[in-house]
Amino acid sequence: MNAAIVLFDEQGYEETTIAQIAEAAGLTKRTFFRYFSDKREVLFSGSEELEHRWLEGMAKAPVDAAPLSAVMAGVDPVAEIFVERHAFARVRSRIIAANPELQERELIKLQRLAEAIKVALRDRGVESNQAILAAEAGITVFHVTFARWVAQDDATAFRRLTDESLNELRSVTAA
Amino acid sequence: MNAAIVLFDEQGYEETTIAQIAEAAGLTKRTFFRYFSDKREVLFSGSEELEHRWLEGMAKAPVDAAPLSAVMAGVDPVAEIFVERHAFARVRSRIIAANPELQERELIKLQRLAEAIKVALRDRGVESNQAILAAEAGITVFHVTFARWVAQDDATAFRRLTDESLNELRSVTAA
DNA sequence: GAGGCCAGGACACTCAGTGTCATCAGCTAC
DNA sequence: GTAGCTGATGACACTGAGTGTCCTGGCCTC
Repeated sequence: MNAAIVLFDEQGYEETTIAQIAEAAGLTKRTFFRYFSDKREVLFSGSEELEHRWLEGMAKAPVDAAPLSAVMAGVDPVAEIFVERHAFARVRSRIIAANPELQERELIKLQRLAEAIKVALRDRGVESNQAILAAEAGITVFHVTFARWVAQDDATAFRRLTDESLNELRSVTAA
Repeated sequence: MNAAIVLFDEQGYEETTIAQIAEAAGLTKRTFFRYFSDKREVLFSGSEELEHRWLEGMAKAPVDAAPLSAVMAGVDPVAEIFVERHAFARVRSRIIAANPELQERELIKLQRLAEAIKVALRDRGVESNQAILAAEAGITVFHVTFARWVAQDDATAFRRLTDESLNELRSVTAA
């Protein structure tokens, strides 16, 4: 994974072959594919942890919390680990921003997260239609926040930026 | 495009090769790639029309419309053409639902639409942060609505389902 | 009818991704 | 300590997506 990111950053994602990554890591191409299902996946191995932490955070929300509040409780444990990964996130974001196929992968990871959140909401007793929309709204806030967080310099700002984005979403959707 | 959809439906997306599609259409593989940039794109050629209609609908919204209202005005011309495409949309959705790489493409098309909507909002004088969130909220409603529309039988229900989803989003985000 | 233009064919090539078998290190058992 | 098992990696061949390049033939214009 480290070998891949260095190469992507230096010479570009498209221009880097799996054979190069494997060689840099002292492995064969075949072994690369035993760890990552495809070339894009090497940049998204953190997504299981993200989902795990999000659901963990949601579990701590009070049982009577409103659906969207329960969803947003997932951000806390996530924002925590993001603090020390700001520099890394910026490099990674730059690589992704330059490649549509990586953006696709990022979007589907967010979508899968939204689906997991929806299930967690249903398990809390939230009705299905409501659950989808609360989950999607939370992911929208997260997505927008993430973009703002990598675009600025304060590594610790994630939590604050989340609240700002959430408030903006609330004011924009207020009838 | 017709040849491709028939083959995808009959034997599966993964199992269908470009050579087969090209042969069924009386062309060569090389010519396929002169019309479609990749294999997934053959299912998404309608996205320019979607974007075009959406922006057209937004242009008709009153200048003093709230951002999200302006966004949702884009649905009208879209819902119109959807009526006669319900059967097609169902086949297409079934194919997409079975293939993660097609879901990725669908998500990035929605994202591009959201970006175009954001630009249109900015052009209407909406502030940038507000514009992103209104655009993303509108796309969330559209995405959820589309899924509901293909899951039921009334081809003309799109407009109504949109309003229901929008109301649900509003109630879920109300503080 | 000579010249120019352009859509499509022919063909070779790269690279992502997969199936399959061989190898080798480490562990367990007796 | 050796026989046998297991799991990780290498070797290698193969398929299919996608691209570069050159060629051909139809059509349009003067």
